[in-house]
Amino acid sequence: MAERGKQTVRDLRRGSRSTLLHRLYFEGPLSRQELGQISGLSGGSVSNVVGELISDGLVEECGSVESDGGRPRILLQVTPDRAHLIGVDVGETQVRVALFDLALTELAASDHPLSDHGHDVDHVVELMLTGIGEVLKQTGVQESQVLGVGVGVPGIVEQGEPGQDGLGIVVHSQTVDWDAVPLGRLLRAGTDLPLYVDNGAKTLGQAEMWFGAGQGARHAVVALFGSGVGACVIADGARFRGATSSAGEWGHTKVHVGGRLCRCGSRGCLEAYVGAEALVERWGEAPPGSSEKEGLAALLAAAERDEPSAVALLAEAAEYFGAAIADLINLFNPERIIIGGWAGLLLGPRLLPAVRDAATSYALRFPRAQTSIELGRLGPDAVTVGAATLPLSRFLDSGGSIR
Amino acid sequence: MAERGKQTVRDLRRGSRSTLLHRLYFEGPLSRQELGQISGLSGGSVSNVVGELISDGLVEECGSVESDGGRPRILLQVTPDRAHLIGVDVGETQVRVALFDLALTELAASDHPLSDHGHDVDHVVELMLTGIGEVLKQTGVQESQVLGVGVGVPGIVEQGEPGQDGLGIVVHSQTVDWDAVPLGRLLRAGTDLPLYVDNGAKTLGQAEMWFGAGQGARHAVVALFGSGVGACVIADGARFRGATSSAGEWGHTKVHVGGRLCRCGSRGCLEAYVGAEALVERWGEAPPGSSEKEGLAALLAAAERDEPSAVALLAEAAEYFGAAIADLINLFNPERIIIGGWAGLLLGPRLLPAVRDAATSYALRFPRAQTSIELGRLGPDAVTVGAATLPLSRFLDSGGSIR
DNA sequence: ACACGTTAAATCACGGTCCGAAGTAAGCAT
DNA sequence: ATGCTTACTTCGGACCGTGATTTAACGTGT
Repeated sequence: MAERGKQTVRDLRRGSRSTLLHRLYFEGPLSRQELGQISGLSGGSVSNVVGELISDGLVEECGSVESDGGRPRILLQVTPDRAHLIGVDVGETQVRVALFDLALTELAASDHPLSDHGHDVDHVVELMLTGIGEVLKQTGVQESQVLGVGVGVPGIVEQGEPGQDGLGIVVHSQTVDWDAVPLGRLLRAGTDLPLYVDNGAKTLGQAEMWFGAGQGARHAVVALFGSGVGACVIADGARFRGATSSAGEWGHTKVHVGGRLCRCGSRGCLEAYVGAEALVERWGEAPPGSSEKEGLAALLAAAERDEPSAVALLAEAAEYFGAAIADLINLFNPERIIIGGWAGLLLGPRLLPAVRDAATSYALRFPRAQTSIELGRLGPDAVTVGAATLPLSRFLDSGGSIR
Repeated sequence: MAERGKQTVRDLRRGSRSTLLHRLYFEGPLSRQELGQISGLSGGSVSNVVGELISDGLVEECGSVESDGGRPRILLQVTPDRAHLIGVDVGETQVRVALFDLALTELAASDHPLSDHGHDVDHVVELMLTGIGEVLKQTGVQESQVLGVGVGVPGIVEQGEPGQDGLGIVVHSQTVDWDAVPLGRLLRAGTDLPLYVDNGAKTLGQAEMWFGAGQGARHAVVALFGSGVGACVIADGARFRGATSSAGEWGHTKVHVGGRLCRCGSRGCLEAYVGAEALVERWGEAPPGSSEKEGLAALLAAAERDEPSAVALLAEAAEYFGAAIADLINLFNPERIIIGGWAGLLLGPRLLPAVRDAATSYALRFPRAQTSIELGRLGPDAVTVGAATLPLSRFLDSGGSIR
């Protein structure tokens, strides 16, 4: 029942441009020759399309590779500074805005710390807008040269109707107390740039897929383990969104019906067993006044010193985490599971073997055998990169349309 | 990163044929006019493509609708007897083979009971092949008029490499003790018909989506509640398969880490709390020697008589079932959850309100609000129809290629 | 220096697609 | 019979990708 819409003959060209752009972007400089091989397009079409891309300024020649007795191949690449991207990370403690070129090299950034419980919506929006202004000013990039602004926020993002320029974007977040915040409308009042908003965990997952441990996988789940727990599901190379793009809310999956009380108000959520906040609280021996990160680091240190309470707590967390990962394996059948997030990267080296074992014992044999469980390779800073990935993805998919 | 492959201009035509065929198939008789409206194709193209389909015998005119003062519209439909389909259900107690026309009207069927623990592979394959022979003989349909054989089996189905005619299909099933059974190869030895194999629960889900409670939904999960528990996930109109098509194995999701022992050997699986087998066993008051269905019916009757142990057991099952459905809602964000399977249909009317309440209290507010939870409308016999749906789906997607 | 073989890229005729406008068919009303 | 309305068909035009052919840009051997 997969209904493609109407397709005219021009869509073919859009498709060809898109494939070639994708290949050039991800598989580095390539010659027209190689491009033809891997894309399946005939040499003639490659020449033709590449010519178009070059005259649009989207692709440029960059050196050549010598051959033994033939015309050398001319290498092509996506012009890095043909356009720019802005990524915004609305985190727990700060708003971070960064400007990238097409190759996702960071050209400028602007950080604005957020005071405790300072997630007043208007304030956050203001910080985002001034941040955008700052990075543009710092680099001298024109607004017209920016493909769009990608934003990673905590909570669930409702995308609204497509085609109305992001105006319908609404954010729901129980943790920072945003209830049906019309972020699209609020941002639109301050900028004309195209807007793309998604959950921060999902943008981090996207980054991990494109540039981290997920490279090459078509089906994967990025499990994000921080203060809370989330997941980003990639199915067949694209993020799995569900009906209203809130798919992948893993943290409040039940691992123990009727069990521990979670901050979401329900009982037995995964997050209540393995989230950093829950772990530090349950341990109860973190230095008073320390931050969550410091607390978790202290817990880890205690476990390394073989203090029984810490060891037991982490062992239990690994058990639950592994069991919940087994659920992901059974339900999504991915080829790879990637554990990311700051807490995941901190505890990962110690917990990974136990997590793998637990997953093996709880998951069905066959899908488990198809899945590898690995640590992420990107730190939490990658949220901005991941956010910038949203407009970039649109750019590549559309075959390189500048706005 | 959605890479479409090479596309030539002829693929456009294939696409157009496919859309028109889909529309005609699912939205009943339509005129060329309406076809143009809903498909977005121009009138000219519709005429052109329909003409082609008619001369291929795939579509036929069927009456006309009068108008007030204009040329009447000629209605079109997919020719029902242009081709045929075979569906096979390898169930717990029998092998059922049925032959359908394109409209999925059952023209003949053949049932072969399976003795207890009679899932010897060679025997089952033999029954399938003789069944196929029987329905063909009964109806006088030629092999060349059969688009393919769809088979629903218990367990996980590995599809193998595409394009090698189903030869790579391998089935893994812990319940009937099939370990890496090369079903594709075994069947291929006895027939030349194109083969399509999938898990029986998934084919039932497919049937429910096309002709049952799932009609019109693009994102749904069909939860199948029988002796065990399974699920079929539909994302954007197509079955979600995962890397090796084993996605949706919901029954062994953990609802209570370290809890009850499940027949799969692990602990705390959903199936151990709500599967019919587990329920009857835990109740312990079923008439001795009764079948699982009789036992469950007795349990239900006892609860209707307000016997405390039965009432409590069913209430607990509803709680766990609802919690597990909440997980599905959080993870897949469907617009609809459909509860099917024989046990689901039996207990559904009594349990549904409690299940809905439990799902509401365990799921996140936002995605829960987007989801309705309903009972399936198709009995377990629909497995054969669902199986026949597999070659049919291929037929429609390919734009009507007869083999 | 110069012709030759080799490989990469550009060019072009061809078959094919969809679209949109103009033309034709088939009813109803007067 | 004449006009009017609506459904369908036909046909020119703008494109597209393919695959063969031509042109460009190298090494090499003489």
